[in-house]
Amino acid sequence: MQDRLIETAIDCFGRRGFDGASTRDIARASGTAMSSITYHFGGKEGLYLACAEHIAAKISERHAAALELTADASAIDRETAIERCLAIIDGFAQTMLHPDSENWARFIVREQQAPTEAFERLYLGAMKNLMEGVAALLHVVRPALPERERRALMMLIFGQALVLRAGRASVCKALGTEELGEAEAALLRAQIRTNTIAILSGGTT
Amino acid sequence: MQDRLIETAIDCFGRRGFDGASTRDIARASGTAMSSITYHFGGKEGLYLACAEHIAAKISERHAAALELTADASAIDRETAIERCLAIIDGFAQTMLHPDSENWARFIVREQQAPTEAFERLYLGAMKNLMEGVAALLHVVRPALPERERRALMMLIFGQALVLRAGRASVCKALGTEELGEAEAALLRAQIRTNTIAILSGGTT
DNA sequence: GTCTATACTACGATAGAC
DNA sequence: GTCTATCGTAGTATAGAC
Repeated sequence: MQDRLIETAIDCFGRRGFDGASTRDIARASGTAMSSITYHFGGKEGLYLACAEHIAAKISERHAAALELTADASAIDRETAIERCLAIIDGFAQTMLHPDSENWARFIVREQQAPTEAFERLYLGAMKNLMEGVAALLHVVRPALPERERRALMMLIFGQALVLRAGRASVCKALGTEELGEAEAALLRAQIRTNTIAILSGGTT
Repeated sequence: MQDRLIETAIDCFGRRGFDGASTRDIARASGTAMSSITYHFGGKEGLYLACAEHIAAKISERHAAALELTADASAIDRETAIERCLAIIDGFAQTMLHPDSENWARFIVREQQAPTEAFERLYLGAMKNLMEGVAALLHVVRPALPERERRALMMLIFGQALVLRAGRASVCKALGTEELGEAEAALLRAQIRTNTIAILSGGTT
């Protein structure tokens, strides 16, 4: 029942936010009583944190393959490093485009707006490793760029994929579509790849 | 008192979201009675929509100069069009970085996650003109690129600036800082400019 | 136009039966 | 481990005084 509650809660919290979602709704949708939440998680906040950890685990799982691409960064050449960066960014973009990711992606975007303890768990459990891995890859791609500039560069590249979720409504307006389907997804992913190549292939200095 | 309520409400809604903010709090912080909200706006939702329109007006004002840059797009050369795009993106990035923009930026990001009537008003009142203007500029920069690809390209460029607000917590983690101060802002804006030049200077075909 | 008082609903937490 | 019942609090809305 704990798992069932967490699954339902991620959906509710993702849709309506922490305050918008009610424990009664979550319990009802899970087919149990509200007091189960108190019993299993100690309360609404405990359930929320459990959701954050569950999401972190899911992301880690999904990005396990990507994470392997960041191993031995110092032992590969520039071409390979660029190719791996492109693969990781594309994976991230796919996640941002995937309907299944909608609820927990919204969960994370909300947390970024007003970080709580939950963000810390998301960061440590899922994001930190990936970000540090990409930073190491970029060190190979742009060895002469100062560390801070390189990290800024990294976040801006991620921003291209993030906008697909965080700015979804605007992206749809721009493309003149109601939602991002297969065709739009392919187009956006290809464009991200093109842009990222342009950004990374630039100054080798 | 209407203005006072709207100012306070934008702050509250930005911080805690629609459900998280309470009309009692908003009224108290505005130094008036809760029933004033009903009187002036018909209820919580009416106040929320009034906030959206107020924000749209503020943005329009702030981006008025940028909008002028998009005029006569068909009559300028490629170099000029690129320069204007860079100026507009930089202005947008500054907005995303500016502390004053924090609350209404959060307001908008929230709306994008789960668009309501308020997003429609924000889009029509503030975003549409700017986006269409930039699209026209990009038509000069990349005349051979298909329309849909060009619009995708535009949103991805905006994504670089959006991440500064929507992914703020992660950007801070990546840069190893608690908040984005003057130094970080300058660094990020410069990097966005560099990246955008790389993206736009690419295929002239 | 603004405030007070109040009605009604829904929330989260908790105690106790099973 | 799960449910029912209930408490106190806080939410929006509304009627009516000033």
